[in-house]
Amino acid sequence: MGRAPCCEKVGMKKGRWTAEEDQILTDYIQSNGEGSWRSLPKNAGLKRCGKSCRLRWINYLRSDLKRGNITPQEDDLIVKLHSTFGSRWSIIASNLPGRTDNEIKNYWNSHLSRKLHGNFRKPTVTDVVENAPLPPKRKPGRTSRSAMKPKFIPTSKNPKSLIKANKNEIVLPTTIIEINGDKEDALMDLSSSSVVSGAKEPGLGPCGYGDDGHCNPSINGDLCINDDIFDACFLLNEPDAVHVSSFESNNVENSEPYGSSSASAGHENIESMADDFIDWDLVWREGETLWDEKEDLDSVLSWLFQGDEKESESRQKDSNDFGEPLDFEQENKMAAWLLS
DNA sequence: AAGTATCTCAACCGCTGTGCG
DNA sequence: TCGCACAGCGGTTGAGATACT
Repeated sequence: MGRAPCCEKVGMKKGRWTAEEDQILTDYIQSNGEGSWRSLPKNAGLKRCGKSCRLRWINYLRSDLKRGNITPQEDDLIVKLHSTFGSRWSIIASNLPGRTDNEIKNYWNSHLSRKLHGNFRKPTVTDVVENAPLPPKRKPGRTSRSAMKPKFIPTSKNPKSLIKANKNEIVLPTTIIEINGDKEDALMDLSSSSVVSGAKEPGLGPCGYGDDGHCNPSINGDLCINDDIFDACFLLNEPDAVHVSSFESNNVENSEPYGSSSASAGHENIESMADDFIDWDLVWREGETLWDEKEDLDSVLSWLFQGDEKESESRQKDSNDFGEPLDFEQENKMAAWLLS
């Protein structure tokens, strides 16, 4: 039996929305709130699919939307974000207040992609991206962070064995990446970064699993790596330089990368991993209450693009798991490496 | 002025993960 | 454990607007 359509197609209106329909939808949502999109058209008296109502509201009718042209600052930010996150329009949009993913996607397709393909521009990160092997494409569908509440986590003894996570626990698998064969530098660069480790909260940052399978920074110095930053690693023009050593920190040399179908002792080439496709959204699992996606992403962005001096100062006082001061010169090198 | 090409962007489509019975 | 409904995502379409010949 095939799946039922999202709404009854017969009798449903399609195409442009009229001002009257907009008013009906706006009035209904202001009275009843968002949600229950499937039943909304019937309750509101609209001959529209629930999906269509949702899209119309989110992309056009919401009061917090910013109208007008994309500013040069926004333009610049979109380019930078796209170079890091690719076509993850919802992530990009979340950092442009008042802009929707659809709007940004359209803007990119109609303005920026063409602009960046012209002959007059300076080389950008996009050049690097285009010359590099394609990163594994994000699978379509609903995979937003907020929707990806952690449900199960691997145990330390067996990563394939899953136990249920508590709501307020930080749950991060461990991945080590090796850059140009220099694991130590890579670890230092990445683990010292709040971008990668999300070290704004106690318990985040260089970490490992305790016997209970939960993140425990005291166990070892391995790092937690943001999947999006890892995605960015795929965008390098020297993909062979990046290797994944391990998923499970307790047995670095002999365990296999998370999501890889083939067991691999030691290093796994990034390109073969791309063939297997690893959904890094799933690799990155966060606790519900301690982790603030927006806040963390803001941290990522300030670090990558603006250089948040205040945060940098506060982190200057930080130290790694071994009590050594963090090396921010190397962190800056990492930023330059990602953006160059 | 008319015909054609190109561009823009609102809306649609198909797919997938989550939640729940 | 399974199957369904729902929500949300990225990709694509196509009507209307604008530019060009």
